Amino acid sequence: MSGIPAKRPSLEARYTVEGHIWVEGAEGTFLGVGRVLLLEKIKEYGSITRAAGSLEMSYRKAWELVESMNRQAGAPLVVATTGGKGGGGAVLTEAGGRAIKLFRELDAEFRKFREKMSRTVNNGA
Amino acid sequence: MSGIPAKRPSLEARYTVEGHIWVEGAEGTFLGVGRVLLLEKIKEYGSITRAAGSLEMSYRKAWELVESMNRQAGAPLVVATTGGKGGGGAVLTEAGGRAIKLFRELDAEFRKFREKMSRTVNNGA
DNA sequence: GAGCGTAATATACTCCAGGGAATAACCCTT
DNA sequence: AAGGGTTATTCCCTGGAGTATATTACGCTC
Repeated sequence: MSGIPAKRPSLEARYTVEGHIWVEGAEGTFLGVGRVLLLEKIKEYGSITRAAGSLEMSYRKAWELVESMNRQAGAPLVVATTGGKGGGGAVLTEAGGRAIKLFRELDAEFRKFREKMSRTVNNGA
Repeated sequence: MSGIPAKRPSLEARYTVEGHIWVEGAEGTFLGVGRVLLLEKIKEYGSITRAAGSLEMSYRKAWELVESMNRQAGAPLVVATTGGKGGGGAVLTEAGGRAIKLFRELDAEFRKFREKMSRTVNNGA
């Protein structure tokens, strides 16, 4: 009869706890799901243009995100070269690789946290 | 030298882990910070209009949020009456009070989680 | 040095979520 | 029965975030 059950068998999970986390640096968001996905695609393609395309993101947006990350990290996560062989490109630095790993681990912990909280909600606090 | 330090003294916290959580029900978001704040204001003022005003939110938006919460909860969290003394009003039900308490507890846990993760990030995973 | 594909940057445009405004319904008070 | 303040609902419209478009710069290849 009650909207938020005090105690229930939890045969079915009525509610789930969802959420987002991100890492903030000096100028706001530093790492988030979108940014890390972009880093992964840059690593895969070696090009900001193609990475953006694969994520259905405008080049402009992708470039802004890369700039923001590079500014806030102690060392660049992505190094882009203009002109030259193939017209240029972008490579993920070692720091970039560590940034991906860090965020993925963080996100995995967050997932566990949410699952735990979801159980709490459905079983009644 | 590295953007994401592997190990650092953490004399200053360079990064903080931020985030949002919410409770999802059948039709998407059920409880979030904004919604719970609205519930608290409705309890305080006994009026959707004044609650919305105090949050600088349009009545339309507030009403939609209340509708959404009432639909998704087993029992209404807010009961509104039209016409009558004072033109009407809205009261928070007992289930509504429990919803506030539930989310506040959830959010407190989340805060602890973020603080822990922030320490992890700044000290190096 | 012409051509290529990319990075970098500025400008113009589109689209739609959100809010404002307007209206109706409601029912107690006087 | 008129008034008042609230809930409930529809319609219209704007702001601005994001995208598309356009332009320039770059440097290796051939």
